[in-house]
This record gives sequence, structure tokens and C-alpha cells, in this order.
Amino acid sequence: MIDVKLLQKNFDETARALMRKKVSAETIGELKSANEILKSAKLSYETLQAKQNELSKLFGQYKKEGKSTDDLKIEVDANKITLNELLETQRNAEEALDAIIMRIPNIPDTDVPDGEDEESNVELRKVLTPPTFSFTPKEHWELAEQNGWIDFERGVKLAKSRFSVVSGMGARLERALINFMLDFNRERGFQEFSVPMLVNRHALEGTGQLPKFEDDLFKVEEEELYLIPTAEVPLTNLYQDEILASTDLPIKMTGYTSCFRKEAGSGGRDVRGMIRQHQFHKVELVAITTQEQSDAVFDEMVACASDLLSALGLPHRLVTLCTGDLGFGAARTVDLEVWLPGQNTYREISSVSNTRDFQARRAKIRYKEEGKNILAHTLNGSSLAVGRTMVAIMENFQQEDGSIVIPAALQKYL
RNA sequence: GGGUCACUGGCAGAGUGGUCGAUUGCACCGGUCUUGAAAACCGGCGAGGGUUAUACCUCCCAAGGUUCAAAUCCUUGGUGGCCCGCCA
Repeated sequence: MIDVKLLQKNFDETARALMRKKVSAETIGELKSANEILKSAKLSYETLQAKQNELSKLFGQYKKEGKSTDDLKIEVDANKITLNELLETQRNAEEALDAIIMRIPNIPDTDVPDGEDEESNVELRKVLTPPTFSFTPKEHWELAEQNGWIDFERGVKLAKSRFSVVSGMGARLERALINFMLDFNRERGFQEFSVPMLVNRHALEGTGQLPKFEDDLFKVEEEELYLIPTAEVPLTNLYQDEILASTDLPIKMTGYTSCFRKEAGSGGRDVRGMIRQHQFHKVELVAITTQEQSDAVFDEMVACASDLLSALGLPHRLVTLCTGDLGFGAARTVDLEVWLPGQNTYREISSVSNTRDFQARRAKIRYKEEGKNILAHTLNGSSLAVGRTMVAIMENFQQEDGSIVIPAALQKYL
């Protein structure tokens, strides 16, 4: 959630920044006026409330002194009717503002490049050189089936399309990767957590998935719980509604979870293979920092994910997302794209974002500094998406006969 | 799942209809004293909104309700303890 006061204080600049994220001038105008309506509704309500409190105190005093309270009661009763009306007005104004602001994306950092879509993303650097092959490299689904690692058909039988079954060496590799990633992150100072994979609505509002992206989430109807789309949700919300000591920051966390996404709107894309599944494994990094620390921690997280790929010997590149490709809550994002020889292209395998105080404002994550409560900055990044890492290992380390060489770094985990 | 008791500021714990946003202790912060520290003493110390700053409004698990007035009474929900039942 953005800070409405920014619109109040600095309308032009804030409006321009929001328009970079395709928020219409109309919506911005509605937001501003909704806020003004709420402010004036509050003022009238609170003024009358103050008067009512005053009269109520008098009531007690009169009783004590044995004075008649008849006249007082008439006045108080009359006020009460108006008060209820004003309260209703205020509540409506609150709801109206909420309905708008909860759907407004974060303001991008000023140095984030403008652009419509991924075409305008800016490559920062490439790491490791893509391998060359004396044969035509295959795509991962072919390799996966040939090696008996993944069974796409039986996954569909158990659930529906975009579910798969991993078995044998594939299953062991998956488990090895998770352990390798967690250990790697822990050595970089990220504390390991194991968290619920079902969360309530409040948590999802805290990190910004709700109310706007309800269609992307699996929901357990009768329990009012949702399957998490990423560990970012439980990890970030661990500190929801808390005031931390600034000396406790930064808090750096890592955790492995399954992730569940409906992939609504991605129909037809990546239907084959395990690039885009409804359920996938991911090791996540989340940090809660002071406002001053977040840029440095962001760089640490990008480096952590990139070094992890390097440790596995996977060629990749780092890309700064342009405004059009930036997620809802992110002020800036660097994507890590791994080289896939079978597809002859780089594909996203990690995404590291700084949301600044966007999530913290909604989730009420603050820290105390010199007696003041300050909104924290929250950051998240994958390190890494396990399924996509397996895809990358298969395609990069495939041999002519279709067998796959497991990276040395993983040997001790198998 | 059933019963029962509870839920108050970082923690402990008073407060059972009015002057209570809340006694007190611990913790924490500042000061005096001390070479320094401890102890002792003095002062400060919950959160959100609002204001240049005050005022002022809201919050005693949550949402409703009763009342001129609710931390306090009622209803529903949540969470926790204990007892019973069931189950990896």
C-alpha cells in the first residue's frame, strides 16, 4: 500500500510516478478525493464525539451532585442520532478509500527504466558462458522422461494438468537441491524457517497478493485459508503488526516451501514440461530491514542467488525489470535468468525485489529508532525455484546419449 | 468434536458500569552518585489517527449489542490452558 499522504503533499510528482505503473489519471484523482472525503468525514465525526464524551462526563457529575439529568439526556440522545449517521458516513468513506488504494501498485524507484514489457528490461551482466554442444541439445521434458525423472501424465491423473510426479534420481536431485540451497543461504547469514503453507486472508493482504490477485490463488473454501503462492507471504508476515528494535535489523530469513499458483491468464504458455506448474518447490529469501539498509541487503540477496547458480555451474544473466514488467508490490526488481540450451534462451529462475515500505505499511511492520516507530523495508527473492533449477541442470549438463551429469556441488547431498 | 476456565501496554499483574488509556512490579531509556559499574534515589516509558505544536478522536483478543456512559454486562467468533472423545 502506498502512502496516501504523498498524494496530499506532492500530488504532481506522485501522480507521475504512479502513471509510470499504468495507474490512470482518473484513478489517481479518485484516490485523492476519496482521501479528502474521508478526512472531512473524520473531522465531523470526531468533533461531535468529543462533545458527546464531554456531556457523558457531566452526566456522571450531575448524578453525584444529585442534579437532574433530564435536559442532559435529551441533548445526548439527539447527538447520538447524528453521531451514528456521521459514523456511517465515515465508514463508507473508509471503505471507498480502501477499495481504491489496495489496488494501487507500488511506486517504482526513480532509476527503474521505463517500458511496456520485458522487451525494455535492462541486462546488467552475464555470468558464465553458455555451453556448446556437438549435438542438438534437447529440451528438458524429453530428457526428464528419457531418464525417468518426471512423469507428466500420472501427475495429471492425480490432480489435473500442470501437475507432475518426480521420481527416482529426479526426486533425489530435487531434495538435494533444496538442502544445498538452504545451506548456501544459511552460510550467507539467512536464518532458516519452516512455515505454514496455508495462510489466512490477512497475511495475503499484508504482502499485497490480495485483494487484487484472488484469481491466482488456490483457496480452501470452508477454512478461509489460501495455499501460499510463495514463501514470501508467511516469512514476511512473521513480523506483521510488530515493532522491532532497530538493533534487531536486518532480519534475514530463508525457507523452503511448496508454492501453489493457479496460473490464471497464462493459458497456453509453457504447458509442456515443468516451467509453469500449479505446484512447485522454491527456496525463498526474505529480509526485513531499516530504510537505510534495504539497498545493501537487496544487493546481498541478488549476489546470493547469482552465486548459487554459479556454484551449480549454471550460466545466467541479471536483468533489471522495467516499470511495465515490475510486480505489484515491487519498487525495484532484478530477475535472474538461467540459460536453457534446449530452448536456446534465458528463462527466469529467480526474482529479487525491494518493496520498500509498501508491504510494511499494510502489514504494520515497524521498528523503533530514537523513540519513533518507523516502517520497515521488506525484500524478497527466490534462491531458487527448484523445478526450474532442475530444468536448467538437465538442459545444460545433458550428454549426447541423453544422460545428465550432476553438478559436483550437489554430490554430497545425494 | 464436546465441556470448562481464561485473554489488559515488552513481560508479570491490578482494575467488575462513570473523573480509566488504565494501579503496581520487572524490563527499558535519561539523570544524580561513582575512577567505572552495580545498588540507591529522581525522571521518562504502549499504539494508530490528527495538529507547526497543542487540543481532540480511537484502541484493554475481534466483531456486534445493552447503556447517557463499557476493560468491566450480553451475544458470536478467535486464540490459549485443563478435562473428555478422535486421529497421523
